[in-house]
Amino acid sequence: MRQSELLFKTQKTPPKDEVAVNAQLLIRANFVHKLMAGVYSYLPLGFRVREKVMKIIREEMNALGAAELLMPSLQPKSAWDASGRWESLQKIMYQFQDHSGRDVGLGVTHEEIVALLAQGIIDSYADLPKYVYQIQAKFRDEPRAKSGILRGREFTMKDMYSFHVDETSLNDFYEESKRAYVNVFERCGLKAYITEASGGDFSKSYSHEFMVETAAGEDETYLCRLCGFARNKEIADFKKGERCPSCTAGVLEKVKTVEVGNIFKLGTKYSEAANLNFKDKEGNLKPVVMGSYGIGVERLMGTVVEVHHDKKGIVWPEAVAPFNVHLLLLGEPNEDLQKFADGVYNELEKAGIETLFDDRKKVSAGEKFYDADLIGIPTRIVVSEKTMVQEKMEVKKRNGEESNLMKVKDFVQHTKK
RNA sequence: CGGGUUGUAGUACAGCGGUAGUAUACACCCUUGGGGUGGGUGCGACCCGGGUUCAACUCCCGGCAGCCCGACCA
Repeated sequence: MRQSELLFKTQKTPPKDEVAVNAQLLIRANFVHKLMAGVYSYLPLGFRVREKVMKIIREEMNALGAAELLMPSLQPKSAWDASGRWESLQKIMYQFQDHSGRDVGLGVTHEEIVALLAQGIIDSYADLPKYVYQIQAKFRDEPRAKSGILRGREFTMKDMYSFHVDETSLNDFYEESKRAYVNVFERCGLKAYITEASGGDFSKSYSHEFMVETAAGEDETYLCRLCGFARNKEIADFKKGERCPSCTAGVLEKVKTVEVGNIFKLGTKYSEAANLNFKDKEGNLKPVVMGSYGIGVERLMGTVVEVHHDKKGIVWPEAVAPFNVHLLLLGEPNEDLQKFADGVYNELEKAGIETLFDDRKKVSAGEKFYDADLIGIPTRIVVSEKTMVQEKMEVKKRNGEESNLMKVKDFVQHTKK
């Protein structure tokens, strides 16, 4: 993509009322635009990152055997009556009346809705297990939206739901989902620790949270770096410096973390409420056993920024970067140089290397360098009069110091390996 | 929802009871051309409502909004 065609303008100074690093950098670098507290537009660069994150999530969920679907955000109160959560979620759910006075709300989560729809489909043990997921906007009237895109009022969530004949089946899938989740976070460049947590409003039994260590986190977690044992401060009362109860060799630290994912064993709470039953082999009617599994897409994206940045800007991990290569054309190009740069751009694109081409006119070299560092695309390529005379280009990693002169063909070949 | 804090141009800051200024961004001209080149000209703003006052962006009261701390967090 040509930068001159992008809806794009970086800011030198961060907005004064944003303290969160993710918000400062994402706004300055023109990835997002804030409409109100906790509600953001995703501009072309941010949109691409969000798409990359969702692609990774999709691949991992699909690998689990889950099928993607889409449920509505707009929901009638009646769908929530059986579970009783219309009342218990009143403070956090946007609830209002439509023109005819009917109570409707915007979805905060979809256990009720998915149970209702499965109720019409799942009849027999032979229909189980089943796993479905969606990636969809959720609305929560957060009492305090904060930390940039880490805690929004409108945000995108991947929520997956599993249906089983019994606890054993649920437990098996639950463990598989843990691995899939860790994969997702790892592919996004994050090390996630799995912690036990309370089930909250969801279920009586416990749940697990996926925690990423960063100073921007709003949770506190006891962590053993030796074996990876982690426990949410909510449910554990350790002391700093205490021995790890898991490996007994490490020492517990209390660290700030962001919860990037959360999985729950729901049991039969929602299936019973929705009359979601199945016939077992003996013909007995039994409630379906359920699990639910969530990842906050924008929160994940914001956490990546919190973890991967330096003084100059964002340093995107390759897998979630908006582009693979940032191609800078320096100087006011004459016809030859323009042709040379266009050629490089076309070759990169042809090779399937996603390239942002800074072809802006009347923008100084320094400004392009600063912008490139701020935006944080992993590989920077410079072409100018200097490099053209050798028919080469200058390649530098965002997270590295040295740069190499090479020909496009060599770069393409090297990259494809 | 409690506590704190801030609302002035797209962004960041200054300022004053009487004509609102700087930087940056933006437009134009000249200059420069590998780490935000320098200069000139121009465009652009006092959150809303009430009160006090001859006069309010400024003082007072009330809203609203942003941010931070806490509570909350499916």
